[in-house]
Amino acid sequence: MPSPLEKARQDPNSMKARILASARKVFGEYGYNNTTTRMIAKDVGIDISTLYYHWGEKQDLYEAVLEDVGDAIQHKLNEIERNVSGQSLTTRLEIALDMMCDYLFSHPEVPNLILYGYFNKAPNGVTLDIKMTEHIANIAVAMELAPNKNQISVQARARILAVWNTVLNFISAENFFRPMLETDREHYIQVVKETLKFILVPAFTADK
Amino acid sequence: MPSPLEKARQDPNSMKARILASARKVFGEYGYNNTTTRMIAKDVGIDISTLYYHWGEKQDLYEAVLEDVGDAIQHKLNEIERNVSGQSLTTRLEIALDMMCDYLFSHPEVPNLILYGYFNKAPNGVTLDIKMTEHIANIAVAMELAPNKNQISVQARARILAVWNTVLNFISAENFFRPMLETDREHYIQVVKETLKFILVPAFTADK
DNA sequence: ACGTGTTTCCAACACTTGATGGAAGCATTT
DNA sequence: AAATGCTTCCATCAAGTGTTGGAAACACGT
Repeated sequence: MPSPLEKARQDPNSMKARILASARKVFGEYGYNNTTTRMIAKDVGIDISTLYYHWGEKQDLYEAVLEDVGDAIQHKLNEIERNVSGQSLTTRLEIALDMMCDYLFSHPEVPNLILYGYFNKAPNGVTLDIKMTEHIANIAVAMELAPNKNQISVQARARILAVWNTVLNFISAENFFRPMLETDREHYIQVVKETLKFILVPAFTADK
Repeated sequence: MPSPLEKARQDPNSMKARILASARKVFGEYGYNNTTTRMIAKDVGIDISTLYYHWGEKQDLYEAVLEDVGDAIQHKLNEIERNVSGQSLTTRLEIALDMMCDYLFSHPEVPNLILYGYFNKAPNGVTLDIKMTEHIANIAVAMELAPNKNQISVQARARILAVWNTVLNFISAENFFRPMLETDREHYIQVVKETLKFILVPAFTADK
């Protein structure tokens, strides 16, 4: 029995899938509490009842979006892992950073949704919670910072969290940070990558 | 002619001041959109009309809170600057970090409000925007990373932003991060400081 | 052409929210 | 005691929200 989310992915033109795509976009821009079901319906170009017919409660739709985003990240992490295998630690880190930044900068709703998940007292973030722990572990193993998923030191986890969050913040708060750095978008991306590499490399190569 | 905010500070027991304090607390916990004027009034223990009588629109009250918090940060930065003057760069950084962490961990509404300011599409964050640029410049000068406020390289600003944000995130998202690190509060603070120092020191001592 | 099951929309409901008008309470001066 | 000005509260409004019932439109096998 396929979940609603799986069903929506089977046909990207289905109403279910179109609603999910709009929901991801709008939730990603305004957050859960500042998004109304009417806004999403309008973005799809349908009546609000049609939305409820397909997805039920607002919260259910939101959770589907979070799951969708979580899967997308996992997918990207896997892709990165394939690309960096065999390289030296420093090279791995740099490639990983580059790829992740490019992905997130072109899908800004992803970091937005994750950060909204942290801070808002919004509906239970259980789903996201589990995923995050999972992602952190995956990053650690992919970067060979730990022998396996169950043996990651608190310090290593904290450093991954720190870097991961710095990435998310730079992207989500671009509209806020960019004026402060007085750069255009292209240069901003450059500076962000540079800054991250600067922080990242010592953080993970120092005591190895 | 004193501003409403100044007026409220003159007597901390005045109704204006009590409302401001509650507003800071509640806005800091739930963010602008998730806070109702009724919640604040209830926290003070007064009727909602009394709140409107003293502060007018919700947005005005919010802006007063942001200004209040901005001033508090500036005050803390000044205190830190006095404490670190004369020390070596590394010592300055470590002391600054320690003091700022202690302050923010015991006033979690401060990082919350700042981060809400970044991410929410809420009312114009102009006030906060100006303050932030100012704070970054002050940090740079206090840490002697730049000769004066008007000559801070983009790279230096980006690094300060990165570290500053990492601090805010670790504190605001404590409820989210701490389970992932499986530590108690005391140990969490320790790990955060340690991680920050680890990131901070190379970030500001490497190319000086 | 007809029936059946699915999909879409219109209209409405109950509730919350920001905001206000006006009456009552309180303090101070005359 | 009366008058005045400030403060507080009750009752209410208008707009917006999540959600639903039911009627129309549609697709499609018979």
